[in-house]
Amino acid sequence: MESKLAVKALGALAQDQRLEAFRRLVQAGDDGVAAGALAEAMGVPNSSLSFHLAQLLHAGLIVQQRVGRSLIYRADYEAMNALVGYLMENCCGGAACSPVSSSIPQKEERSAA
Amino acid sequence: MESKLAVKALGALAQDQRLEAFRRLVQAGDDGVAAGALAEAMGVPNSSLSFHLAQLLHAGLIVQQRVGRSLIYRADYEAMNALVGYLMENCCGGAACSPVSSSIPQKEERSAA
DNA sequence: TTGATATTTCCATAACTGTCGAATTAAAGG
DNA sequence: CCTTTAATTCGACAGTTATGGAAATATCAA
Repeated sequence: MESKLAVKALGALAQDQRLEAFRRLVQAGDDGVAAGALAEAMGVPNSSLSFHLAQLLHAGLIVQQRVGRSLIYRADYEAMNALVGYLMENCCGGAACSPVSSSIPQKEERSAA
Repeated sequence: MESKLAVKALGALAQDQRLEAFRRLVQAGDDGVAAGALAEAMGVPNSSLSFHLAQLLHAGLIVQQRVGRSLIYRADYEAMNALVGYLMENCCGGAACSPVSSSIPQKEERSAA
């Protein structure tokens, strides 16, 4: 990932509602969520959410698929990987940050990716 | 890290000059870089860079230390770890992203963190 | 104290971003 | 073709962010 794209992706995530929307899409997994359902779940007007989803889409962090009348949105894990990878490579001192301490379960088996 | 802070950190990095400034600070390591030197290296007016550094500072991604007449800025690796950790926990499907594919050396031994 | 150096703060202005109702487009089904 | 449903685009406005010169602040050294 090159820095122009990283800036775009960071900017796309740098907003309350967009970060929340993205998180919900991540949690929803491969099923994705329809725009309207997401708007309702978040308590945001359709037009507002549509605006935000367009930015995430344009930044390549989510993908869109029409299913009948609905537009299903899904998180693009590859893109997120690329962003995290970029940050680790360029913004964490080259080799890697010290091992992430957080609550990520460091299991052997990884639950269905 | 909680989402309000994550949004602030993401926003701080979501701009060309700030991302570049932060990258340079990361590369400079513990020595840090003086504001003026950074401005000159980047070819940006002092007042403009000062504005951007203030945002990175406010987001907690860098720290400031006065040394004589100069203000030395340094990247705060802890904060960056926290941000990357947040993204991995919340925005990569819970367990973790699939192994980062990029050019990070996936060696057994990790080079001096 | 005076002068020089390093940086920030102030200010005005330009540019971009966020909000959300209303109008529009797209698809499905009588 | 007409209606209903799902979503986006448009448009206007408010709010925020970026830019950079000029003025102010802080430090050092004589």
